[in-house]
Order: sequence, then structure tokens, then C-alpha cells
Amino acid sequence: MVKIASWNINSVRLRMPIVERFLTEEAPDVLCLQEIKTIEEAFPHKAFDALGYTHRAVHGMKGYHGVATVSRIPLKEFSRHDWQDNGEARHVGVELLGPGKGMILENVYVPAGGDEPDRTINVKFGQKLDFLERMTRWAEKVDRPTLIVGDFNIAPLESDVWNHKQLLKVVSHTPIEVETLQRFKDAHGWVDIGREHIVAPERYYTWWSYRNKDRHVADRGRRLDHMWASPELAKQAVGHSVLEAARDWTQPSDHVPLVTEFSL
DNA sequence: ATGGTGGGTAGCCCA
Repeated sequence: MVKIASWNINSVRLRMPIVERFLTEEAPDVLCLQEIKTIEEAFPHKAFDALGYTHRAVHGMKGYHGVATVSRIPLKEFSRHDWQDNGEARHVGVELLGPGKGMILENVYVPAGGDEPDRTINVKFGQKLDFLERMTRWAEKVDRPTLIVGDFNIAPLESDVWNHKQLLKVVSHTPIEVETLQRFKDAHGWVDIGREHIVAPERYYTWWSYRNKDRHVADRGRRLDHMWASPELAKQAVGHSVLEAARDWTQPSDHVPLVTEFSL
């Protein structure tokens, strides 16, 4: 059994206390972090060593974005795609357990896309769509059992948001984003592991804005984080959970962790 | 319709 987690941590250095809590309580074999907001040299390597996560692939940059995959089982870093073509650190790919035994694990942080869902007036929105198109070209060529996880910054289904109609013009849930993400999905036949286990139209959120204070009253969440597997690998997923409670931990990230267990 | 909060880091950018 291999337990894999994904979490947009919104500064790994600030949030090491809750990362330690998560690793201690949930004990995943592998944790994919997004928005680490640090360069590799300033990554809290010692804290992860102390917890047994001695295998790491860190693709960071100063102050913004950045991803890291930390593991108790051996991994080998083999790619750092720049799907935005602007040098931002938003992806790291590793191979788990060696050729033919484990899986390829892709950790991605899709750009948020700014506030205005119109590429003619908002460059960031265009960059987000272009990022997804480059990911799609890549996905067409994926030929090994692969799991792609991370903050996709898109909530594709009606039940992935607290109010579908109200969010149709809000970046993360616009029809053009959902269509663009669907083309990525179709390019490899990715299986949405989260929705295999928490079936639509059941409510499923992974992010709540810091700007909404009363989460337990209004519950204005969105499912921005995902774990998508190649069809053959998806059959080996035996459990999936979303740790909503982590949104209420001390000094929380605005995202919560996802966990999938595989029988490899 | 607007502004609301949070993080990194040095006058704003990003989410």
C-alpha cells in the first residue's frame, strides 16, 4: 500500500507546525506540496528528515509559487515542466519505487489566473489557459502509469462549488476554464480519483477563502485541488479522503490535504 | 457593487 497526499500549503516555512501534525496523524508515504514560497536552499529539510521524509524533490523560487514532493519511499526526480513558459516554479515530476514498480507522480500548481475571466484585459487569465493547453499537449504523450496531483485552480463540477450560478463568471469555475480542463482530461483519459470516491453531486470542497470568516455557517468552498490518475493506475486506488478539519487548525492554509491510498 | 484576508518581502505582487 502506498499513501499519497497533496496539499497547497501557502508557505511551507510558516506552516511547518501543521505539516508536522498532518504527517504524524495521517502518515502518508508521499506528500506533494504546492505554494511552498521558498527556494530549495531555504526549504525546511531538517524538519522533514526528522519525520522520516528523507527523499525530496524541491522546485522552488523566491517568495512565490513553488512545489515540493517529499517521501518516505525512494523517488527520483526526472522533470520540471514550465507549462507557463515564463520561468515560474509550478511543477516537479518524480518516479516512485523505480521503473516498472511504482508510478510517475506529477505535482503541479496551475496559475490562479487573476480576477477577470477575459484574456484580452487580463494577461494572467490567458496564461492560465495557455498553461493548461501546454499540459494537454504533454498529456497526449504520457505513456506510463501516472498520477497528477495538485492545485489545479479550477472547480469543474457544479457540486465542486458552493453556488454554481453565482460562480459562473468567477475565475476557477468559468465555462472556458472547465472546457479547457476537460480537454486536458480527455487527452490521456485521466480518472478523477476524488470524484470516484466522493461521487457528484455530493458536496466536495478543498479550499475556503481567507476572506470568508464563517466557513461553518456559509460554507463557501470550492474544489480546486485534484488527484487524477491514468486509467490503469486508477483501478489500484483503494481509498480517498479530504481532511477538511485541517482548515480549522492553528494558522491554517486556505487549502486542505487530499489523500489517496494505492494498492500497488 | 465592493471589499474582504493572508503570505512574502520591502514597496508592492500574488493568491
